[in-house]
Amino acid sequence: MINKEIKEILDKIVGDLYQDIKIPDFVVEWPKQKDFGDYALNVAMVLAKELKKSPMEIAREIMEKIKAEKGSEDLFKNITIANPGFINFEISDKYLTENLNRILKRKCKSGSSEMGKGKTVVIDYSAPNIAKPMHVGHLRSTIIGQSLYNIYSFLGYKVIGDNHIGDWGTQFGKLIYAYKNWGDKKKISKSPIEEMTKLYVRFHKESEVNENLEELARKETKRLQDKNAENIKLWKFLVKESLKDYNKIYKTLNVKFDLVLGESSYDDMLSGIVNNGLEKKIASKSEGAIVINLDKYNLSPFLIQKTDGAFLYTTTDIATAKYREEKLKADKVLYVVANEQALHFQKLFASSELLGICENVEIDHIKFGMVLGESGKKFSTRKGDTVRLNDLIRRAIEFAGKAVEEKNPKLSRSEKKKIAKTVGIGAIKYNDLSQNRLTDITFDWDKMLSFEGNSAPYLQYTYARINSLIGKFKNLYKLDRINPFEKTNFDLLKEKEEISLMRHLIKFPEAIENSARENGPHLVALYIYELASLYNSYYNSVQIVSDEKQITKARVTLSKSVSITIRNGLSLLGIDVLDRM
RNA sequence: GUCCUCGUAGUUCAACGGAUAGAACAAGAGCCUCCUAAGCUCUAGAUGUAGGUUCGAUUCCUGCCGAGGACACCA
Repeated sequence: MINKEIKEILDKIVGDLYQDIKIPDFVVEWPKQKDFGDYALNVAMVLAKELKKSPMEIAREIMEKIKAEKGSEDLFKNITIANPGFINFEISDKYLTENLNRILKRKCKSGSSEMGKGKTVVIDYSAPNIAKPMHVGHLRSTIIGQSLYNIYSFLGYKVIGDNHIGDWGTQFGKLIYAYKNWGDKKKISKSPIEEMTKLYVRFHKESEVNENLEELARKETKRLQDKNAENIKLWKFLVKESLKDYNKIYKTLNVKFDLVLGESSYDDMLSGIVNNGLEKKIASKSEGAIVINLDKYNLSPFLIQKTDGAFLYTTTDIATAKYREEKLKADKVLYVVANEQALHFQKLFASSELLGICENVEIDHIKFGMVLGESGKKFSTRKGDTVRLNDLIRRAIEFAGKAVEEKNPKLSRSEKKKIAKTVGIGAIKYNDLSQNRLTDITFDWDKMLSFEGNSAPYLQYTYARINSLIGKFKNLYKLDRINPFEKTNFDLLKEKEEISLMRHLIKFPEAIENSARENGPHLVALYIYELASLYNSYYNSVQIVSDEKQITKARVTLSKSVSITIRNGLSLLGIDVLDRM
């Protein structure tokens, strides 16, 4: 990547130039204003104090030195200095056109790297609770997780996607109790989650008048954890049926997992975890329960075993961390879980550290804000005021269907259907992935279903436009059988919009890497949006397909490399492109 | 009460401690006899508040104000 090449050169030059002092960290950054160049360097200002010289003077020294460096002309077209001490670089035309060739050659792989080769990252995402419908809140974890999965894979990591489903715990006691009393097997098989939700809601309603219910449910939970045959059988049934429903959603959203290791998978490890903690004197008894004291971290204790002997999700999470370290050989574990659980993860990570689990593993809570109801308050499953994921998806596809009907009524029915699905789902995903703010999102139908401006359909539309241009070009010059992009003379690209596009294209690999570093898919989204935006301006101001063959060819080929980049970027977000829309 | 996250145009969001704080939507003015108008061009509009650190703060630290969330036997 070019920013790294620049940094390397600079490290050397600055090191040679100022041998007497310790060089502080400095960065090669993207200037805010494009007029300043492609890359900017702040080193002169950082050094100014130490060297007791003016930043501009230092910048000048460094600039001269870079210009004198051999090979620098291949890389830079222009190097300038600007107040208060920036050194700005403009990348050479040679590099820009070489990059176009690289994109065309690498196609689907353009932008990928081997950065993470040999490293394993486990990503924990989605993790719905069995028997509860997935609502808009689950969407964030699911698609952010999937996108990080794609991004890390693209960077050469071995990625293991794990759906840590909530298939163990007290909600099963309630559900089992409800099922035994009011359940109907057939109904459940027919629409699993819906029926289970009804049971769950009924349980809560009745427990308001009947105080014993909670206690009875606790007993069912305990019986399940003690491996009572009837309860185990029931539990397996409920889990299996729930997964049927979830898998439909995953399929629609094109979300995949390598493992679906729910909480129950770690059951055998739990007593070992607690005993080990007690032996190491890290865990201790407190008010009849067993806790890990976290005073050292200024945190309240981590409760890992209840007074009645039952384990909790805290215990399971410790076991899971251990499993991921020992069995999955993770170098990095990412928990894509809502911000609400921040405290839990703080305590989990602290406890793991005390227990010597994941000592050499980078563990990170990838938190995100909640999706709030239109009232601005938290959605409540119990009150049933959430927006179900299913409904959201259905409405988005319907809405997109109407848009296609309006804009392109002549297409075949099946193509319209496909477009509606791709656009609708793309819009939902992009709406979420294009923002990484930890702020809570207030759910808004209009925004979710916006197909204009900074949205997935905008990007898909740009892709479709380019595709259409390529068709037109091939048609006009009868290029059916040959590769229309070979041996293109890029020197013909002289328009300022063309140069801007080329300058932007070199930064794609960096955008992906930044995105992984920040665990923020929105950086990829932002990048491709800017690219598409530049392209649409270009499209509007320059005639791309014309009767001058060589220029047309150069322009179409440039367009092609833009479309490859948009496609690859969208694919990292888990969004598909369309040839026509 | 303690802790976590967040306060940026009317709204939804951007901005590794850098240069003139960017977009989109909404508002207003234009652009289809011309490659897909799901598009393009132009106009107007913002860093909650008071300090501190720094050559430089939307960004880091502290206080205050405001929003949301989590706090021991649920997950």
